Amino acid sequence: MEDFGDVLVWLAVVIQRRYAEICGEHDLTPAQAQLLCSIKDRPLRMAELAGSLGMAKNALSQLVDRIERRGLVQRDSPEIDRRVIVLAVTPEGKKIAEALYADVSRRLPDIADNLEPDLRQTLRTAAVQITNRYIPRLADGSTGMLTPATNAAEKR
Amino acid sequence: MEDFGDVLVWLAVVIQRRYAEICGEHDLTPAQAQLLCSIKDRPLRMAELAGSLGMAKNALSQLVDRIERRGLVQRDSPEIDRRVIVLAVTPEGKKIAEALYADVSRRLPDIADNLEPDLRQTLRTAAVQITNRYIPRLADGSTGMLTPATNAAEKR
DNA sequence: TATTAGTAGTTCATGCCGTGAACTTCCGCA
DNA sequence: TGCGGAAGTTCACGGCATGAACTACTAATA
Repeated sequence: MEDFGDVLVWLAVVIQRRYAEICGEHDLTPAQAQLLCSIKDRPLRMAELAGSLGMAKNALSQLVDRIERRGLVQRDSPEIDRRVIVLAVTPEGKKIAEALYADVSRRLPDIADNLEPDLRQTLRTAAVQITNRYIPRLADGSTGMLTPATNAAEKR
Repeated sequence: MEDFGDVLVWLAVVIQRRYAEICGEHDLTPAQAQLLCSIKDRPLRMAELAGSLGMAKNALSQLVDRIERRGLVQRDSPEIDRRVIVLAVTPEGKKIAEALYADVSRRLPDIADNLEPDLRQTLRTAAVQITNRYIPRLADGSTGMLTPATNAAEKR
């Protein structure tokens, strides 16, 4: 008779705890880890990144400050428009991002270890459908335009 | 071809965002909300609560400070052992906790709205199994003893 | 009984994270 | 030329978590 809403919250807690644990082993906080993984394969502008991570621009700016201070990330300003900042990983940052991502891939699904294989598979499907709906995904060859709809961080 | 680990993390993000949103409407942060709901039906000692929420005692102490300052919660010390603090909701706190809980129950599952009914049901089952494994649940007539195993906050 | 060890909880300093408000710099346009 | 808006930043503030040191109390020991 567990309530669905309640159990979803606790599920999120379990996932976040394990994620934070793995991030910690790579000396990263969850927020830093998500930022790093978001740009590990392609640089992004601050505004894109903010939309993609669902955070305000100013919060992102400060998050980038902290990661840049550690040399994992690099701000760059294109000639064409000097207002924008394009954020890219440094070689060091890329190494860490990839190690972390691989670790998350390998070890985070452990939480579903004791589930029946098909239950596990269905969980995966459900998770994919939900995230596809709520998380704005950048296509690989993205132009940088985000679909503003379905973004959880809209203002009222 | 979404990676399972990755998609689980984003699922957690979706859930937490929605949860934070609902909590915000009741003027609570997620941490405050979880604390309040943990004791809305039965008082708990600080140490139990810390174990139940998976946080350190000192963090809990400060969290309680903030909620107590708002009059939602009350510290009490039993005669039998003056060291322990039993935490209970005030009438006001209980009212808020119940309104919040009902709201979470009703509106958080919205994130799974567009799933097929049986997929939705399976998600529920999977979530229940995972949380049962990783979240130490206090039985209703609990003696206060937590099973120390499977607690994510153990020390090495 | 007096000492000691351990338990329950708190306090403090520090750092990360997010918010709202005000700000700078720069582009585009009239 | 000058103005509106876009992209980022800065600041002050509060919530949250951690490690280390601390108080108050109980329980075990001698």
